[in-house]
Amino acid sequence: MRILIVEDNKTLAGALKQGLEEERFAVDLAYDGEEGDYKARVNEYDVIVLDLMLPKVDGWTLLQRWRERGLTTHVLVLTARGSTEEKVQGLNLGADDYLAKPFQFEELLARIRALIRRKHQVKNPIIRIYDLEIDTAARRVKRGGKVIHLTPREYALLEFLAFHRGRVVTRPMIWEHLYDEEDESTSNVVDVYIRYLRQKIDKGFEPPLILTRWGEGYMLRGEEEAS
Amino acid sequence: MRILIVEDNKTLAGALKQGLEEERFAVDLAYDGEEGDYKARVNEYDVIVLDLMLPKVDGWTLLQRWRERGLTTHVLVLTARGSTEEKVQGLNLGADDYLAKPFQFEELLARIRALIRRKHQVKNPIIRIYDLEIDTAARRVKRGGKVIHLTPREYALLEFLAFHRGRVVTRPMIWEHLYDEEDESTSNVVDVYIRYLRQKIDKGFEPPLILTRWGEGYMLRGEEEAS
DNA sequence: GTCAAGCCATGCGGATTCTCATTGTCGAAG
DNA sequence: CTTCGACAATGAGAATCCGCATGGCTTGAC
Repeated sequence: MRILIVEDNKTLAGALKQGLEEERFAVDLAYDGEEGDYKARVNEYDVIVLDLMLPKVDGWTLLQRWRERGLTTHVLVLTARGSTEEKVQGLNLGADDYLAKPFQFEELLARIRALIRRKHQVKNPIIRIYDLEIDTAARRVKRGGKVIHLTPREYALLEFLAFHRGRVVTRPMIWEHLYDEEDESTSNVVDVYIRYLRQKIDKGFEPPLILTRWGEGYMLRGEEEAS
Repeated sequence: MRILIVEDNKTLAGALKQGLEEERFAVDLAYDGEEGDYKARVNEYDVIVLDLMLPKVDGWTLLQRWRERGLTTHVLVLTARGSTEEKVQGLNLGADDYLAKPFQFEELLARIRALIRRKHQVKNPIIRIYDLEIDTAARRVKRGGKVIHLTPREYALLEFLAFHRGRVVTRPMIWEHLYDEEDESTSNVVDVYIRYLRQKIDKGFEPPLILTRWGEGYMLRGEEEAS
């Protein structure tokens, strides 16, 4: 999942980036409105965290621009003051959620995850596919009732596939959502992680859930697929 | 827009109902968990406002039940205390938004509107032509109910024809769509792929769907075509 | 150090794509 | 109706691409 943080306080921004990266989000930073606008236009994010008080172009303007342009990415607004007026205005301008500073990192994390679930229209935090069970809240995975340990990267990949179950996801799509802009590679990491996932999730089970679409990408088995 | 408020404090519930009705919402009330569960099951709401502290069945349980049952209605959670933990838990259980008491009515209104604004229309990604079925999301093709495996090129060609069904597409059109480069090609790849497609899609079926327009190009059968 | 996670480079084999020569078909002119 | 040139369909093999597996290197946590 890829996140953009638009925040001029570099200390805070850096801390958030680090915290989120430990949770295996791919995080890009923008330190002012212009930069934020640019990055939001160029890349596709799952969530944008937006501070309202910004140099050059403020958050309200940014948000308004984005919505006018038809950007539908979920935006979580941060603001220093906690006045109801600001909240109301933010929500009416098209913010999807609101968080007052100071806040606990845990809460930001929970809200970001809630927005991501909302984006993918996953209402129930538990996704079931055949006998596979993904608890997106606890980040725990079971198959056939047995808990399977996944590394953060593996989990991130599986979750991404799960959010798109029944649809083909291309390697570039996966790449874009698992890695931030600094990474640029021609490697086959994605293939490698698919392999890791298969070993843990599909090996010894029927039917296989991770399907290869030759020349296109991968797909998590939907309702009724012929392999 | 129809809203359900599950809240045991009758004074507060009544005030909210009145306020929301002035804003032209249709509002139902439930004073305990059982009633709330019943109403949520029987009626279809656009938004449910859910207090966590409830008689009989508490809000968490309710929310969890709903999500397990596959209810996708947006839920806004109210809670008396503002502890981060409660917020986090609520959001992780599948709440779409959260509001701590006490709150300003204006803010509740803004959040309800924000939730309602999020109406994603899921457009049907499946194209049907006679007994041919193209699932553009899964990139899967069936004819007569049976899955047909197509290579990426074959699929791309079929999809292109399908998007122009009933209209003639020329070879140059196909060429430009399938290949980036401006090769002044003298090859007949397009013809070859038409052949591959016919073998997989038309062979053994009636009527043939891929038609040749002599001297012009090809066409996917529309509603009523003479071959 | 030790261990696990993350990442990269390489090679193989099968799937796919493309080329090309040949055969088949259309349709207008005579 | 026949003929002829242009266009379309076919078949097979060569060239290319792609997924997968594997082993090893790097990094960071403890």
